[in-house]
Amino acid sequence: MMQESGTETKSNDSVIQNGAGPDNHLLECTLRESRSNGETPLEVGAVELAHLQQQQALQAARQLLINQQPFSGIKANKRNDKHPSLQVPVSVAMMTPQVITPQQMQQILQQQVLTPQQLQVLLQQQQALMLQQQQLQEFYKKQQEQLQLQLLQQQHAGKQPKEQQQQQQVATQQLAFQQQLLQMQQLQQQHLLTLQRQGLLSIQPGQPTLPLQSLAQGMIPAELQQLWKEVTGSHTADDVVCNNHSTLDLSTTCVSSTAQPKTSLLLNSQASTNGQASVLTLKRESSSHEEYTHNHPLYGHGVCKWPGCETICEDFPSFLKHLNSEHALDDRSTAQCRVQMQVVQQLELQLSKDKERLQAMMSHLHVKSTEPKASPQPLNLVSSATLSKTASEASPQSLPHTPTTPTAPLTPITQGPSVITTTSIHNVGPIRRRYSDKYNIPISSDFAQNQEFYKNAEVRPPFTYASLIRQGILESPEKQLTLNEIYNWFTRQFAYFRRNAATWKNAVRHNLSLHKCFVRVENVKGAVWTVDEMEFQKRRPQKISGSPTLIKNIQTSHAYCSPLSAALQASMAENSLPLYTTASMGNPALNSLANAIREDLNGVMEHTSSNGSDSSPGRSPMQGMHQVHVKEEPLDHDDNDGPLSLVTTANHSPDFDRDRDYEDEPVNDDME
DNA sequence: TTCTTATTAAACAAGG
DNA sequence: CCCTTGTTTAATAAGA
Repeated sequence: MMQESGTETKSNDSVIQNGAGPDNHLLECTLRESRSNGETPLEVGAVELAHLQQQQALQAARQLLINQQPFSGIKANKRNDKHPSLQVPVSVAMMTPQVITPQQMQQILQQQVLTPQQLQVLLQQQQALMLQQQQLQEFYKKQQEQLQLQLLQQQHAGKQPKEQQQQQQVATQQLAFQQQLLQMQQLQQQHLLTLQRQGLLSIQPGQPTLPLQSLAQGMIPAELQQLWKEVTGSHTADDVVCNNHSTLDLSTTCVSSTAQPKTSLLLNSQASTNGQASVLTLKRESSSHEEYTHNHPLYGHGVCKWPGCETICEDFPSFLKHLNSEHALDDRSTAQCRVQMQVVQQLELQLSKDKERLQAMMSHLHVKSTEPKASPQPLNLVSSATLSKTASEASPQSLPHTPTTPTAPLTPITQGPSVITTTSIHNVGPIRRRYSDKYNIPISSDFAQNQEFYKNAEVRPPFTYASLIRQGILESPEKQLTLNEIYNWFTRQFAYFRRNAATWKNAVRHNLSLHKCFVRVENVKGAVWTVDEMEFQKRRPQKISGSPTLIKNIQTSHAYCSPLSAALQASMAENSLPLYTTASMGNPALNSLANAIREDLNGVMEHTSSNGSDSSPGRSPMQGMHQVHVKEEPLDHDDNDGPLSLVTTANHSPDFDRDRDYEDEPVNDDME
C-alpha cells in the first residue's frame, strides 16, 4: 500500500514535470508547495515567485483584454458529484502542455483519471493553485497600481536625474508586459486549438472553416469519425446516423447551455485578441446549434457517452446539463480528449500502414494459392476477413458492448464503451485486487476497447491472469499457445507486463497449472495450452445480469445444447462473434493495426521477443488431442469436459497449420 | 467473521 | 549446470 502510493506520488510529479513549459513549472512549484504545506501555500522562493508573477501578469493582461469580471470559477472544486461545478480557470487549462507524447498522455491520464481519491487530491491541489493564483493576482494588481502611480508621480514630479532611468525601467516593464500579452495570445491560440481538438470528432465535415491545426496533422474530422467508428465500434447505429449532421462540439455545447462563462470568456478573448476568422467560425458554429437534434455524439440511449461516464440522463436537456457540469473544461476532460485524439491519430496512421501490409499479404497469398496445398489458407483468410468485415459493416450493433450481442448479459458493470474509464484504469500497481473478472465482465469487450490503451500504458489490466491467458489462447488462430507464446501475448498486449517478468510469468504458469480450464496438450513438438471453455465458465460464479432474455439464452444454451455448441456459444459469448473473431478483435484493420502500433512503440524489443505469430507452427491440434492430460479434480466436477478442448480448435484444418510459413524464431524474453 | 478466489513467492522436478 | 516448463504449497489480500 505504502509502496504503491509512494510510486504514484512520484509519477504524479513526473507527469507534471513531463509537461514541458514554463507554465508547468509554476504548476509544479505550486503543487509541490501545496503538497508540502497543505492548503495554504505561503512561502515561495524568489525564482518561483518570479514565475508566479509572470503567470499572474498573463492573467491580468488577459483580464484587461477580455474585459471580464474576475474569475468566478476559483471557488470551483469537485468534492463529490453533487457539486459538479468544476470550473478551472482558463489559465489553468492553458497550462496543460499542448504538445504531448503518448506516454505523457497516458501518464496524465493515469494520474488525472485515476481513482476518485487521487482525483480529489489533484482537485485539491488545483484548488490550492487557484487560490494562490488569486492571491498573486491581487499582488500583481497592486504592483501594477504602484507602477502606474510611480509613473504618474514621475511625470508630474519635474525633471530629476533619475527620471530617465526610471522611465526606462518603466518602459522595460511595459515591454515585458507586452511580451506577456503576446505570450498570452499564443497561449490562447493554443487553448483554442485544444478546444477545437476536443470537438474535433464532432465537427461537421461540411464546414471546413475552422483553422484546423488538426488538418495540418493530416487528419480530416470526417475520416476520423468514420475511422473511429469502424475501428472501435464503440458507437451504435444511431451514431452513424447522426454522424453526418452533427454540428456539436464542446464549444458549441457550452455556448448553447445557459451559463458557461469560461467559453464565452474564451470566445470573447479570442475575438478581442486576434479577431480572426477562426473566432467567427466558432461563433458561427455555436450559433448554428439550433439545428442540432438530439443526435448528440455524446448522448445515446439515455446515457452520456463520454468515455467512461455512462451517466444516465433522462432527457437531452439533462444530458446537456450533465455534460456541462461533469465534463466541463478541466484538466481531466482535456486529458481524455487528448487521449482520444491520440488514439485516433495513431489509428489512422497505422491504418494506412496496415492497408499496405494487407495488400502485400494478399498479393503474396494470392501467388501462393496457385500451389495445390495452399488453397485452404487463402480461403480461410478471405472468409474470415469477409466475415469480420461484413459483420462490422452490416451491423455496427454487433459489438461487444451493445445489448444485442450475446456478450451483453455478461456485462453487468460496463455497459457501453468503457474506454479509458476510471473503472478500467484504477487498477494500477501491484495491489492485489478482485478484478472485474469476478463479475463476468467479458474480457474481450473491455480489452478490445482498451486494447491500445493497455498496449501503451503501463496500467494493470483489470482482469485475472486466467482471463488474460484465456483471451490470449482464444485469440490465437488455433486456440492454442505454448507457454512462451502466452508470455509473448502478454508482453505484446500489455505494457504492464513488460516489467517484472519473473513475477507475472510465474503467475501465468501457476494459473495454467492451477485452473482446470487450461488444458495442456502435448504433441510431437512439445506442449500447448488450450482452454476448456466449459470449465472456464464453470469456474466463475454465475452472477450474470443484464437482459433477461439473453441471460436465458445463455443459460438454456448451457443447459440443453450439446457440449460442442454450448462451448461454441460460450466462446462466442466471450468473443462477441462467431468462432474466434470478436467484433473488434476480428477487425483485421484493428488487429494488425494494433500489432503495427506495438511494433512501432516497442521497436527492437518486440522484434526479438514476439516476432511472428503466437500460433504454433507445425502443431496440429488434432494430432495432439488424444494426449490431453486430464487433470485430477479434487472438487466435485461431473462431466463432460473431454471433447471441449477440441471444439475451440476444430475449426481449423491441419492443412491450414501446415501451410503457415512462419519460423519458430528464438524468443528472447528478458524484457527488462 | 468466514469462505472463496486471486495474487505472489517460492520450492521442486523433469527435460532439453 | 542452466534454463524452461510445469506442479505444488503457502502466505496474503480482497470480496462476498
